Order: sequence, then C-alpha cells, then structure tokens
Amino acid sequence: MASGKVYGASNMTVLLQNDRLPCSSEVLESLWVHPADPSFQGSKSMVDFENASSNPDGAFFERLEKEENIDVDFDSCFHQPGKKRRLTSEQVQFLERNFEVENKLEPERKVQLAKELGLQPRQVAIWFQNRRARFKTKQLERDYGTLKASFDRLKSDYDNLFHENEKLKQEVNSLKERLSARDKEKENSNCDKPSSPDKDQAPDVISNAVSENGSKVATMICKQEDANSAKSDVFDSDSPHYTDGNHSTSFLEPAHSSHAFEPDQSDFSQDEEDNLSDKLLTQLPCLPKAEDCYYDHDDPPHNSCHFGLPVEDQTFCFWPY
DNA sequence: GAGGTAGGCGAAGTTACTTCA
DNA sequence: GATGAAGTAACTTCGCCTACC
Repeated sequence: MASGKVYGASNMTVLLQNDRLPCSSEVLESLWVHPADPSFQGSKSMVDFENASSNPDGAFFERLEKEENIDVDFDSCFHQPGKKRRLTSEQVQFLERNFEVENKLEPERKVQLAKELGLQPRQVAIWFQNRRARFKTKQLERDYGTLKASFDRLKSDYDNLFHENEKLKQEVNSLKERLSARDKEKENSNCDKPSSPDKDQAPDVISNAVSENGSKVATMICKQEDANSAKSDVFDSDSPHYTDGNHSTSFLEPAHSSHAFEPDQSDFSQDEEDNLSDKLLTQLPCLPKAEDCYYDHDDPPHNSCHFGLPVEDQTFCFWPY
C-alpha cells in the first residue's frame, strides 16, 4: 500500500502514511475497496466508518481491537486536520466529468456525488472550489497569452512603420536639399540673366524627383494611412469597450485615442514639412488633393483602414488641406 | 416593514502534504 | 536518500445572500 492512499468515510477520512498512524495500516487496507474493484458500488466504495462507529455496541472497533490486538486511538486515527488525502484517479475523473457538466454545485448534487464517490459532501464542495480556482487560473493564463500575442503583433507593426517613417523622412530631407541647391543655382543664374526666368525649373526638379521617387511618395501617403490605422490599434484603457465583464474581445477593437503614437517631430519640424508639402502638392497633379484622401465618416471606402477616426485625430496627416 | 442574527456558499488566499524529477 | 518545485486537499477569512425572529 503506497503511502498517501485515500481512505474516505462518510464522516471521517483516514490517511495511511506508513508508520504515522497509531493503528494498523494493514487492517485499514483490508477494509478499503478500490472504486475500480468489481465490488465497488457507490458509497460502498469506502469503509462506512460512520455506520461502523454508530453501531450500538461498537462492534466494529471492538472487533478491530480484538483481531489486531491493538489499541485503536479513534481520534488520532480519524481526525487529523491538515493531512492530505489524495483522491483516486477514478474519483477525480468522475468529479471532472461532473465539473464539465456544471462547475457549480447544488446541495443535492453535492450529496449525490459524495454518496457515489464515498466522500464527505464537504470534500466534494472543496474539490469543486479548488477546481474552479484552478480553472480560473488557467483561463487567466490563456487570456494573458492571447493579449501578449496581440501586443507583440502590434508592437512589431509599429516598429516596422516607425522605421519606414524614418526612411521616408530621410528621403524628404534629401529632396529638400536638392531643391534648395537648385534654387540657389537658379538665383545665381538669375543674377547673370535677369530676363528669362524659367518658371518651370523648380517644378521640373520636383517632377524629376517625383519621377524618381514618385512611387515612394505615393507609398508615403499610403503608409501614413497605415500608421493611422496602426495607431488606432493600440490598447486604450480608457476605451469604453474595456469593461471587467467583457474584456475578452475588447482588446482587439480599435482604440480611438489620438495620443497613442505621437509623430516624432524632433528632427523635422511641421512647418518645414508643410512648406515642402505645399510645393510638392501644387506641382503634382497626379496626386489626389488632401481632402480627397479623407472620406465622409458615414461612407468610408472599402479599402480604408481609418477605423472611422475623425480627421482631427489623424496626427500623421502629412499636408494641410 | 425594518433591523439584527445565524447559517450557507463562493472567492481568494494560505497551509500542509504528496509526488516527481 | 535529499531536495526543490509543482500539484492539490483542506483550511481560513471575508463578503454576500437568505431565512428566521
């Protein structure tokens, strides 16, 4: 008999742990019937010590003392608070099946289960309490995993967009430098030839620049849109969608916060951006006007990824309109 | 009907023990 | 065999609800 085997009775449980018990383990071992045993029948699976002890003449324990020639210390045998009495795998499986059906325990069901398992109703209640606690812990772990995966995905998206944004800023700076160099060159030539101003010169520069980088500029516009949508994906604890009772889905919903991702303007002022953008836009008929980039909130384009953000919330707006 | 009390239950946290690597 | 970590039965405390007086 392995130590720690469970001996349950309707009014007491006994832990056999080698030499810890003052009464004979062999005696108790012989009294125990494993639930898998053919003789296992409901509450008969365990010794009914309550009935035994309630025997009018105390025959059970008298017999125990006689046959084993031992001094049965009832209290020390059966009232050992804090001693662990592992449930058998059959008992656990039975309880698990019942837990799947209903994780709460009505009094009648508790008594019924206790009867069928040969346990005390209190043991059944405690098992259900602990099982609910374990279930909750597992559920929290699952929720955490889901949230973390979502966070990692968003963070990865943000990092990609951030780096792309940095690259595009560098390209804009480079275009600016070329433009100012060309302007200077033009001024010098104007000094030499005051009549014959070439009004199309600057646009040509832009056009050339655009022809070289046109696809990238267009990409820039789209990416700004993406940035806005990515921004709106960030968790917002103030979001009305987040409630204790319904947090399982809200974390995937867009948060309408305008300050989650602030554009980095440390190395490229908004005024500079605006000026350049004005120049670019006035010379780029191929690009849509800014107002055309935004849509009526009630009728967003199908391919849009704005999540219905109001225009004023779109902090990545690249040019004035 | 309002207020006090006892009992039951569940959640959360803890303790003590078992099992296993 | 000793040991630490993980699992778990049982306990404690607290809050809430209900029945009863």
